Amino acid sequence: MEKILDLIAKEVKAAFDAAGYDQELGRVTVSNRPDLCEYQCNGAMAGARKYKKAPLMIAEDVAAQLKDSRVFSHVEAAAPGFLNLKVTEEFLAGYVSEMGRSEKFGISAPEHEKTIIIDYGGPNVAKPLHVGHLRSAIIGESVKRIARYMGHRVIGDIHLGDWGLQMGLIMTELKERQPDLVYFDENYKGEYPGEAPFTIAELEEIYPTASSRSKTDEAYKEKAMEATYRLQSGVRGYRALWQHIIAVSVADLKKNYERLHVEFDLWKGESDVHDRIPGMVAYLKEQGYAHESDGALVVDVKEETDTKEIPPCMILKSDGASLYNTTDLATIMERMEEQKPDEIIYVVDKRQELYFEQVFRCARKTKLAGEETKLRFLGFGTMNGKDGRPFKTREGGVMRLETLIGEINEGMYQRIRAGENAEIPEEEVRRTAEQVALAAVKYGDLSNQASKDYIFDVEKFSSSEGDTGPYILYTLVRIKSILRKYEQQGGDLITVSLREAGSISEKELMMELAGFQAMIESAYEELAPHKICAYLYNLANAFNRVYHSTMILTEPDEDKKAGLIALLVLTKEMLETCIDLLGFTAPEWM
RNA sequence: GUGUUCGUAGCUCAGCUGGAUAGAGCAACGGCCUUCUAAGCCGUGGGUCGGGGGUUCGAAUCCCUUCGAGCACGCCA
Repeated sequence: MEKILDLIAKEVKAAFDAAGYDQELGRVTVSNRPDLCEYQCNGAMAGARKYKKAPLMIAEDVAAQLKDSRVFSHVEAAAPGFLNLKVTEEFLAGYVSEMGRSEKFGISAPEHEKTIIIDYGGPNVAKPLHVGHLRSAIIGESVKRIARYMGHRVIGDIHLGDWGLQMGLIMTELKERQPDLVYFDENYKGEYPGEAPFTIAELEEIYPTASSRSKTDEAYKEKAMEATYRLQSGVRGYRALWQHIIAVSVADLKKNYERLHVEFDLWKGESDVHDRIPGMVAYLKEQGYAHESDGALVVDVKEETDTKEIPPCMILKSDGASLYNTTDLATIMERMEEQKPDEIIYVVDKRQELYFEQVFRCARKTKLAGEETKLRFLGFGTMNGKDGRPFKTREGGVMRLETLIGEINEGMYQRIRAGENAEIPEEEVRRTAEQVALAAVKYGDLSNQASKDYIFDVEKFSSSEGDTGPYILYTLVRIKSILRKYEQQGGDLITVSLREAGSISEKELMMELAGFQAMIESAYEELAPHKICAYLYNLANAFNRVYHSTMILTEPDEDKKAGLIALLVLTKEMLETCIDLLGFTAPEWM
């Protein structure tokens, strides 16, 4: 289905053409002066110079051509050369009801289905998830859903940090505590136990302990590096132990991400490309891409046009060890072989921008990634507390994600309990509280541009006043409630059909609905979930205005009532689709 | 130092490839529940778009400059 703006523009372009002007001037936008018109065209002013004619005259010429158009109910040339347009109720209702009948509101499948990989720059195993991981998960999940909705094949890869020094640290600390574990017995030849010798809680305590000790205890750090080396070179016991750590961590991560409605298709990690590194390094050397610099192996990625210094991309450290760059490049190589992606999107902290610029350039230059593969950096800003400083616990420590979500859920639960819902079963109240809390958190995050820092203000996000998740859900709940009652009265939601708008607020709601396609396309192209939030907010506002000015269930004219119900059905579907794209759902009541 | 992002109402933020009186929300103030969930709706006040130049018929938007803030700048990830 064509976008409504394109349909309108088609009319206007034809009018420009008929009046003897370049039809390209006939572009149309949603009006920024709703008091004057619904849509507008500014082409007359752009064409004034070319035709050496007053813009107002051009606008008038075009307006004259549009006089008999069936699309417009009002066409007016306004000084200095605006073309103000209003569409007919018939045209709008026709467009919106076709949207309602169409799959995905009329969005057609892309000409080419892309394969897109989303790399969440994953968390490190054995470390608890903290608030820093929240944005990557929330934004990545939304971008994934948006791209899928647009008809692409999207693969989300959590991409765990599972191979570095932190693994050696854990093993070293474990050995100190339980030296008799079979994993450390080099002569042991049998099967290793299936059960891990630690729990997730222990792991989460072991890592920080080991990490801080390594900073002061040199010998301890040596041991950890040795252990890391042993793991990477394939010592059986270390590998077995490592697998336990991964398994225990992943089980816990899955549980946490599940609560956030975040899913990954791949649970790959840095370790997965370990075996590819030697080959890749050899390739880079043989092709002459890599050279030695200060003992390290690097690839130059400077370009003539650079206005700044771009440091070379380091492949191997001077001690021969690999680093983050190495695994990232090897991962690109692996993905080119396994998925042949058209696009790889890295959803990571924006502070890593320069680093990824280096990696991208290196991948291109060395042909690890072909020209046809787009490498995109989706950097997100820091989540700050109300003081504008990075979000911390009251004690000043790093806030665990589990704790944060738990607190917000509890707050929302108390709020619902305080309402007049005494007869609702406990379990359902809990479930509703979780839904609303998740909406609060996700909407609060996603309604800001990803690249900007933002202030995480639970009270503000949880409020249902203003531009918040709960407000959107409340709107949806109201619609659902009306539709339920309509059905109870014997109405049928399937057979109702949309009618022409009977009031200004209805027309505005329809116009909002009609703008869906343009919005979703730009949200997809720009990787901008906040555009969906803005749209949702406008849509919810538009509906609430209808709600307050129109009695629906008591409408005596059955046809009119059915038309309104059809409008509500469509609005509900649209709201639900959009919140799904953001990664949350609505309850039946709240 | 170099680069980069940003500076819009008291606070938190929108403003698409330049267009008509710069928009929301919160906070403040005033209205609206015998009617579909008042977690709602309507209204009022509040801004030299950091400053200064320039391009343009027209600039919050593009260019230059200046002030201020954040961030990043080869052996961390």
